[in-house]
Amino acid sequence: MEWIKAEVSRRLLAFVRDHYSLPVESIGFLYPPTPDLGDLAVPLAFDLAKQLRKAPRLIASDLADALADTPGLRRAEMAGGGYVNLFFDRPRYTRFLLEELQAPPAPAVGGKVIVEHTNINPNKAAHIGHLRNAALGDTLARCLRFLGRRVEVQNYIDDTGVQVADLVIGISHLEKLDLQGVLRLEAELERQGRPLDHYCWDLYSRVTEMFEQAPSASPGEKSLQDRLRSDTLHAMEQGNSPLAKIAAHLADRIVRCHLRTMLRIGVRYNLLPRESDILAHRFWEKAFELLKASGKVALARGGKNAGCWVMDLSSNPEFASLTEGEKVLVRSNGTVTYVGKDIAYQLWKFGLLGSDFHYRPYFTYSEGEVLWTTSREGEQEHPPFGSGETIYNVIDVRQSYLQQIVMESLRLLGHTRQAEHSIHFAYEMVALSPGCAAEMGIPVREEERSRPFLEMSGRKGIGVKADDLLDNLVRRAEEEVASRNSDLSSETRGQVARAIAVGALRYYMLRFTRNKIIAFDFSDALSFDGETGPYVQYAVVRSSGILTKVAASLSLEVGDLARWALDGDLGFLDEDVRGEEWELLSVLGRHRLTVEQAVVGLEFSALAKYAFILAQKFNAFYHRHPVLQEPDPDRQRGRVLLTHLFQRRMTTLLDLMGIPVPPLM
RNA sequence: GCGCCUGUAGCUCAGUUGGACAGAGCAACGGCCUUCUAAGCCGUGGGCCGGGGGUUCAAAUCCCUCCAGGCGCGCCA
Repeated sequence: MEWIKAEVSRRLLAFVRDHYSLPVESIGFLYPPTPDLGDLAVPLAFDLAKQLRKAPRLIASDLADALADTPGLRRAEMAGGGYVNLFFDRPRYTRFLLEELQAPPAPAVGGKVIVEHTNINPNKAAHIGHLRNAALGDTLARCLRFLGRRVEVQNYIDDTGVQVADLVIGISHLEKLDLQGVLRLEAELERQGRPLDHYCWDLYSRVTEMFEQAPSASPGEKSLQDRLRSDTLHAMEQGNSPLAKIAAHLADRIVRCHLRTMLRIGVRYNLLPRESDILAHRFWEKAFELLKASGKVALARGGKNAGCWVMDLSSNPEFASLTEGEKVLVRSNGTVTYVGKDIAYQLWKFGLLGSDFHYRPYFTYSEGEVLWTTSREGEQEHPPFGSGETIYNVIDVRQSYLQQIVMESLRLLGHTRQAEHSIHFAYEMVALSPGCAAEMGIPVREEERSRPFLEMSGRKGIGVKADDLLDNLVRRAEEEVASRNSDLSSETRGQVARAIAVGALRYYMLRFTRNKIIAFDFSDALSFDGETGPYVQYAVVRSSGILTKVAASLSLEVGDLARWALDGDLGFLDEDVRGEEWELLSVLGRHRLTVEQAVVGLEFSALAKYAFILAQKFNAFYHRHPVLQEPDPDRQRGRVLLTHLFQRRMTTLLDLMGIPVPPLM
């Protein structure tokens, strides 16, 4: 459809220039409310009317005349208050769709794009909030690749932070285990079939409880929480201490749990940068030198932040709410803040730090693809990591402020281009609906009852674990599959059920616009009807079914059907002004534009919506226009072509969202 | 206090750079399985688009203001 737009734009721009001598830069298009009004509309006459002091209808009429005999158009006409409605040359358009589909993918162009997502603290199981993050980040990465970009996906592992320390406190103080004890615990959990990260989910919340119940410290004394934490963090810094070994071991095991969970929904990464290696490679010290040299970071002599190294942000009114317009990067006790480390990491991602990690292979995916992680030392051959041209940080909206500070620091260092190519992909959190909280037996305080949602809390163990939701989905899907296909092997049934579960989950995570809080609800998330992943999957499965049967009846391979179908005369498409066949074709043409707009706006709900509308159009076609029974050979070939186009396009589209297409449903 | 986000049908949500009569799903009600898979399709009902001003030929969309709710603004991460 893009080529038709380009041709129409060219003609209209030339006409406006020659006849009205008005400066118009580009032509806007929109879709008519109903297909019988046309396939595309131009509201240009409304814009010109004011300047020309002429009725929009008269202008639109002239514009329509100027479009006579445009290649790709059957006709153009004035309509409504002054629209120019365009009607496509349908056979030509359809053949073009097929060419577009068969074109080989263009080789990757441009600099590397880094997408950072998931970033779960390795101290507990992933929950549904993490699933939203991963689903968005993974979809972004897939779309960027589709659009011909080179993409590197990073999942940052904070293996030395407070959260891991708290877990270690649970192991050492509540469970009173040493490393040997941890290994025995793992063996026992393994025997019970209980994942380690699920166990840690509970233990972590017990630690929080212990801190809360500890008698409050007397003035001038550290609380139990502060004392245990600082002791543990200190011990973790000494790489050889028993607690450090426990921390490193648990973080590693839990990361592997997260990888497995994410693999269940088809999410993969290229690199796991680890905080411990950022420390080991002294990234912060290097970033600190750069920041000090810029003159924008200095030691605060007085005021509230006396004794801290602070970044001066007072020149930018965006940061007016910061105390004294400055942000602490190094505390008075010499330790680095979270933002400080983030700045160093962001500099590395752009290749601006002048330093790199060492790397080692961490995990091998089923097709032999290797997931790497950073390491302290080693000279192993590895792919180049970092040095991205554009960086997407997929982090929920609550971190917007800190992300702004990170980007501002790039600007202060003079890296204006990089600051502009640092993109915070912000999205709203996943919370629990009151009903969901009640179902899970989570105590809801009186003042929270009237709220539309309840925030999750990893610290308190309040939330729905990703694996549990997936298990639920698979179980439900299996029941549905079994009730429809009684003769399936349990292996096939499981395979189909897993595909449906992933489809339902990923669609659910994408269907809301990103700045909408998802108030998670089991009955919504477990639904397979209406606007859901399985609805869309079902449409593709049906289309594949038709193609298989047609191919069999013709003794052809499915792959040869398109060529066979092209021998037909597609003229019948022009006969009816509207109809399910043409509506489907019309929507199919919006595929690429939809992906592009989704990426530009970081709004993947538009992709989900598009897939749903496309599936609706196919279902309407399916019910009204039989393919196998169609007696007219041209129409039959046309419908086969249509079915083929839908099947291929939708499979690609679903893949962009990480939604698999099961062989049957 | 300052900043950001949200408010559209009973519920959950869409709504293109302002454009043609405000849409979808769920729920409710009524139909459709000797016809390529009924996880589907067709139909019915249901809305001062939070309130009020303004800009415009045209406002759910842009501006101002008010109301309601949420989230940020640490020497936490």
